[in-house]
Amino acid sequence: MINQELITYLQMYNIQHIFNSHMQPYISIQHFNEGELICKQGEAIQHLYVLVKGKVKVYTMSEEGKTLILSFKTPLELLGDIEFVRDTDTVNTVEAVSSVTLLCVPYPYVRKYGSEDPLFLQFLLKIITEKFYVKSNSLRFNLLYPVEVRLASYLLSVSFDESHALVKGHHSANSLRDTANLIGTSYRHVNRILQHFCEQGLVERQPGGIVVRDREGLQKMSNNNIYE
Amino acid sequence: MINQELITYLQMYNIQHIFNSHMQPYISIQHFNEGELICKQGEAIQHLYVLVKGKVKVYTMSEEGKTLILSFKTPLELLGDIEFVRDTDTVNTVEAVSSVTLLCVPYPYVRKYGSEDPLFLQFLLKIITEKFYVKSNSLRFNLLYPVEVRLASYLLSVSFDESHALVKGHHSANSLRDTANLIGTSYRHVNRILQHFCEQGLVERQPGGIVVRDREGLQKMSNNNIYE
DNA sequence: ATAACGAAAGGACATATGTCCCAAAGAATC
DNA sequence: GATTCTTTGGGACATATGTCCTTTCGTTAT
Repeated sequence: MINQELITYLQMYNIQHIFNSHMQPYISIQHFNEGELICKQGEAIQHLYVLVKGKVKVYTMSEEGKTLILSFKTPLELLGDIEFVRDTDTVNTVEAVSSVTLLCVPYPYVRKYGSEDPLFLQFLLKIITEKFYVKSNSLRFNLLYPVEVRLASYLLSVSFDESHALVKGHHSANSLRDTANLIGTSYRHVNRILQHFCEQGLVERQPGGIVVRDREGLQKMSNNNIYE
Repeated sequence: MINQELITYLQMYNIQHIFNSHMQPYISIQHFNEGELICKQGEAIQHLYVLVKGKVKVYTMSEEGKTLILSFKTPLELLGDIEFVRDTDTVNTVEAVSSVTLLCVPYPYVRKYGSEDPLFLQFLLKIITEKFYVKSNSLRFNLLYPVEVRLASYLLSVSFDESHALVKGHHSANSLRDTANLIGTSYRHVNRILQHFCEQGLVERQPGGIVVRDREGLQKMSNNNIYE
């Protein structure tokens, strides 16, 4: 008998037929708290994850140790799909930004029951193709716009709802130093831009973090948010 | 009866079983000359192309009119795969860099005979996933390295064989002005960097274009070539 | 050949960003 | 509470890159 919660999620996103009846008995549900790592670059990965609730942050690390934010993801999204197809270790690190719920399917069962299933393959194709498209835009965005715009964009992404308009300092990945790495610039420069933002009344420094004061203004500065 | 040339190509890349026997009668062969456009951003596209010979350049154009090089591609590669899956107009412009041969399958037949074929879908998945991976690296590369490195990389890519070590000026897309757009910088800056390259004896200016003098040196400067 | 023109290279300066370091503000230790 | 240590913001300067304009040079028209 399959878990009722699972059925609810499958129906919610209308993916009962994608994860076919053979696969469903092997799907488990996992929860992660804000700040927890769901998978870590370079480590082996054994499961295909389906993000059904919450928000995650995807980032990568270069040889020199610089980190670079790649995207924020919300449902419906797959994690570990690229690794599944390429049969490699985890390419990027994925961290929960809020409380997160994932459906979790071990690769062997994905392979066994999915590899020959056109519906499932088409689903993978759709998702990965969309990822490719988003990354194309991201590439363009990053090469075309200055840090100012990217930072505004980032601030909006992490202050994901009204009650979280504070970029907290105690998060491993939310300290300003990490923020800098994440948007591909230096800590110094982030400070500089934040100073400008403060002068313009867009944000405000507070002990423990940054408070977004003028959401509209930030939005305007980052016309289209790349990280979403 | 299927064209012998087609059979040769299918066997060369061992893709007879991917483009199954139902699809094969509808595959045609197309040739493009250096400089010709294979597809153009924003226009409708009707065919899935398989690059089996030659080299193409993929680039995109932003709203402001800036062009940005995305990649160079050599066989075996697909064109129009993303558009096929997303069912959209052409996303990027593709231009032949050398004499190019493509296999060409109309979308309706791809859809009819491919959408239910796990082998074909797996092939698409592999290719698109690889594209995604390459683009991920490209993003990282572009954000991490200065124009100098990208230009070196570009020069190596366009001087694709010994006899073409000259970046010709008469190519629509090879003038220095276009080169600048393609690597995401200004014409002025390309000139500046080229000046440095000249001083270092890496390249030499000649009426009509740039000659690569020290291929090794350029290679060293662009550790790993993103455009290949 | 000369004048007019347009493309290509480069000078001068502005802006964006990186690096290094220091000072102020907390936090920890004694 | 004084001292030390660590974190954080910011100053000063270097480098990368963009913008604008001038100079140079080859081409075309006369």
